[in-house]
Amino acid sequence: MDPWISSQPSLSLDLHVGLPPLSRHQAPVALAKPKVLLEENFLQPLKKEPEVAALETELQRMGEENRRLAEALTAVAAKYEALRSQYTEMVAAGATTTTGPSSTSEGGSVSPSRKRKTSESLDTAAAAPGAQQHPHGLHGGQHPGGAAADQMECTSGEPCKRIREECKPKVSKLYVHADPSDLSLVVKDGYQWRKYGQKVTKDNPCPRAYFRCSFAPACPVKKKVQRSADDNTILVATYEGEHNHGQPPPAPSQQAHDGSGASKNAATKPPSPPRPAAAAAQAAPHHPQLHQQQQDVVAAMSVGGEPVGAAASELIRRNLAEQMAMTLTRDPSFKAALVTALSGRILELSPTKD
DNA sequence: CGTTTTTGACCGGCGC
DNA sequence: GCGCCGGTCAAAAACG
Repeated sequence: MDPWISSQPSLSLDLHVGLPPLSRHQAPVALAKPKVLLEENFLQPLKKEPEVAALETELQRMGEENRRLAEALTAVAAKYEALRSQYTEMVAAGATTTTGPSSTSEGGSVSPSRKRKTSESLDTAAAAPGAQQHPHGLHGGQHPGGAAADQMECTSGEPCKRIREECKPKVSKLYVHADPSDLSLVVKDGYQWRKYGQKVTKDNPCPRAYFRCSFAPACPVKKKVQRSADDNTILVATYEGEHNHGQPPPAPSQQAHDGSGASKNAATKPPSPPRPAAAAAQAAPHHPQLHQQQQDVVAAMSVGGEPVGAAASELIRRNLAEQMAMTLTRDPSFKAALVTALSGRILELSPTKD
C-alpha cells in the first residue's frame, strides 16, 4: 500500500508504522500473477510487455482499492477513538459496581472437565458466557465493558440475550488461498491450534473444522475453517475472541522471514509444507502479516481469473477492509504512530501555529 | 506414552 | 412442541 498512499496529497502523512518496505518486492508478484494454480500455466515463460501492462493496470486497480481502504481505515480509526472514549467513560462509571471477578474468571472457564450434561453447569453458564470471552481488552476493539453490562442486564432477563448477542467475542474472518488438492483445513497463522470438531454445514458441502488455541489452555480463542462454497481454493477462517497470550515463543520471526526456523511451532503441522503465501494470516498486530493477508486475499480474489463471483469479490474486499482496519486499530504502536503523524501533520498545515 | 485428530453423539438455540 | 442445525464433547484411533 505504501507507494500509492504516500503519493496521495491528502494522505501523505509519511507514516512509518512498521511496514517494512522490503515487503514491496512480494506484492507485485502476488498482484501480477493472479495466482494461477495450474502448473502448466505456471511454467509458461513470462511475456515481458503484456506483463508490464498488466502490472500497471493491476497497480492502478490496487491503488484505487488502497485509497478506499485508507478512507475506511480513517473512518474506523475515528470511530474507534469515539468508542474508546465511550468505553473509558463506561468503565469509569461502572468501576465501582463491577470490580474484578469477571475479568479474572476466564482462566477456569475452560476446564477440561466441563460438561454440558450436568444441570449445575447451567449456573456457571449463566455467569460465564459474557465474561469468559473477553479476557483482556488490551488490544482494544472488543467490548470489555460488555461483559459487565451483560452481567448487570442478565438479572433482568430478556435484555441479557440481546446484549449477549451484541457482545459476542470479536469475530474476524480471514480468507486464505489454499491449494485445492490440499484437503486439510489448516490455516497456518503462527498459533497452535487443536482441532476439536468437524461438521458439514448446510450451506456448504465442504466440512467445517473447529479449532481451539492449544498454546494456552485458558485461551478463549476459537477458529473455524471452511472452504469457500464459491471457490474451494479459498479457506475461510473465522476467528472468535482474542488470544490472551502472545505468539507461541518458538520461532518468533517465523513469519517475518521464512518460517523455516520454526521448530516446535511448525511441529504443530509438520506434514504441511511451508506455504509463505498462505501462511501467516492472522489478525495479529504485525504489519508484515497484514501485508501478507492482503496478498492472500488478493490472490484469492483473482484465482484463476474469474472463478470468484463479483459478489464474492465484493465480500472479500469488504472483509479485507474490515480486517485491515481492525488489525491496524488494534495495534497500539500503529495508533501511536498515527496520532503522532496526524498531530504533526495538522500542526504543520495549520496556518496559525502560534 | 503423551498428544492430537477423528467422529458419532449430544446439547441448545431457533424457526415453524 | 417439534425438527433442524451449528457447535461441542469425549472416547477411540492415530501419530510422533
